[in-house]
Amino acid sequence: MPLTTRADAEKPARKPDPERTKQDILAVARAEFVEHGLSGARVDAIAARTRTTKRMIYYYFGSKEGLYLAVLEQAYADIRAIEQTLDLKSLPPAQAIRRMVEFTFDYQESHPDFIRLVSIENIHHGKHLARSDSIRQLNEAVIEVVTEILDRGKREGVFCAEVDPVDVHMLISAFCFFRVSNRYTFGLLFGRDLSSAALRARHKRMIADAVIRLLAPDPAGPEAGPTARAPMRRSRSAASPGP
Amino acid sequence: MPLTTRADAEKPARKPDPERTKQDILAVARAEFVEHGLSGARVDAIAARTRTTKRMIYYYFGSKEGLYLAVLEQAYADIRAIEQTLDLKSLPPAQAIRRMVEFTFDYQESHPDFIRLVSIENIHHGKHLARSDSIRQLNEAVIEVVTEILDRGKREGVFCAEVDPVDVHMLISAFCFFRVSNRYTFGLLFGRDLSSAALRARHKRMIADAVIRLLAPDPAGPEAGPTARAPMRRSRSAASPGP
DNA sequence: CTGGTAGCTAACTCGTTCGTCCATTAGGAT
DNA sequence: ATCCTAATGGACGAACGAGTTAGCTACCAG
Repeated sequence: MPLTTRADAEKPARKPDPERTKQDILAVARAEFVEHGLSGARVDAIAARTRTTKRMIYYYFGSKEGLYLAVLEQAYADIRAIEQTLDLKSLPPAQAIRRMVEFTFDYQESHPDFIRLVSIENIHHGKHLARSDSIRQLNEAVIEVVTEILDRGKREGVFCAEVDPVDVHMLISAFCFFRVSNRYTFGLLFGRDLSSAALRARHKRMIADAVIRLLAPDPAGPEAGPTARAPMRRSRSAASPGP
Repeated sequence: MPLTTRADAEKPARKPDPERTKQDILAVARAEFVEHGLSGARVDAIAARTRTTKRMIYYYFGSKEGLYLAVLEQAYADIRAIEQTLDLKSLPPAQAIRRMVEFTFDYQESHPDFIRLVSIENIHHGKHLARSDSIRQLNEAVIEVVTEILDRGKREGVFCAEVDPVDVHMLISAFCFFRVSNRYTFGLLFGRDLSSAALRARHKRMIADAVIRLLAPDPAGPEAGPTARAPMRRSRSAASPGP
């Protein structure tokens, strides 16, 4: 029967290959979850695009949620693997920060699947992530890097001492993440194509500038000039209006 | 017939009241969609929590997606209504920006439902928003406000001239949005309670500071000191290195 | 060569879920 | 009054979708 062309491979894919099967399922499942969300994804649809059957999904992953969790964990594992490749300790603080921002920006930009999975997980209140023990150390790595750069900057007097590393990471992540996660609604509402190369470059510069300027030590008031901003300088200076 | 207590109200709720019915359905539906997403929401569950029946949902909204769209449109309409109440033209530019950031921050913070609906809509590629004609003018209002403040700041020499209003709005929105949309995963991964009052206040200050500092005119290089960042200053300001 | 087990397939079940059918009530116009 | 239409209710159906049951295939140990 020439239809099935059984002889085209020595071992006509009939050989049991659990790892390959699992990875195959995971890849297809990720695409499906990313496309339709957790509730919107259909196990049958996943199975159909796999070279195996639905039964195998339950054989290896137990349930739809188990499969989803596996996809999520793999996505987080991937990010950790790549994030380690950056050497920032040899750069002067401001440049290191800029480099880090640019790396984050580029990574998020080129991994929309990851962004969408995180969005989906937040829709579900992060309850799967909460139950996963395999995730929860990679973040420490990022924060350590930021902390090191910030400390160095403070020692050298080029950064101010008041900013928290996690907050800085959040400022960076928020912008990069938002650009991808909200590209549809934001693009529609403001008539902009967020995937255009020009905008991408401009935004990357902007967020890097913003972070670096935020970290810079208050140079006797950067814009304190004629704007009467004196009493609200930065941080809680203007606050405590109390008794 | 005391069972139905017809007389307890002049118009004993038996009167056809389409507007009330619609609003009732919308309120319940919003809660359900926000909680479970578009695909995860169940029409029967919505109907059950309404004082009417599933039939009415289809009578007024045609389909599950029609109902979802109505919810989305109402959410956007609400935001527009509130956003107009802010008078920023009377404040000096830097203060106006700060006020705007703080307003955005507080609004997003206190309207997590809206944030979630937007997230959900982005999961679905913004296709419902794209088909809606009732949404798409409110954004202009926000941008006009930003533009006005920026222009004023430039004229007074307290803002630099290189930043795009939409980009500024995006920087602000991104941070405020992210804080709410990603509170679960971010909170988990970094062990922080993003709903704590202390963090909220600090973050609000930070994003306002970041925006104001970004807008400030380059004060002969804020952090240009020993960091050898000269050639990448900001944007193309130091630029025009070409012929 | 034989038996055991991990990897695998196809067909099936049963609860769920979107959407609809038909009948009914209420209010306003004639 | 009476007829017409908007508003409503409850039950029904057809399809779908997660998970399962029963059994088959291929490698490997003895």
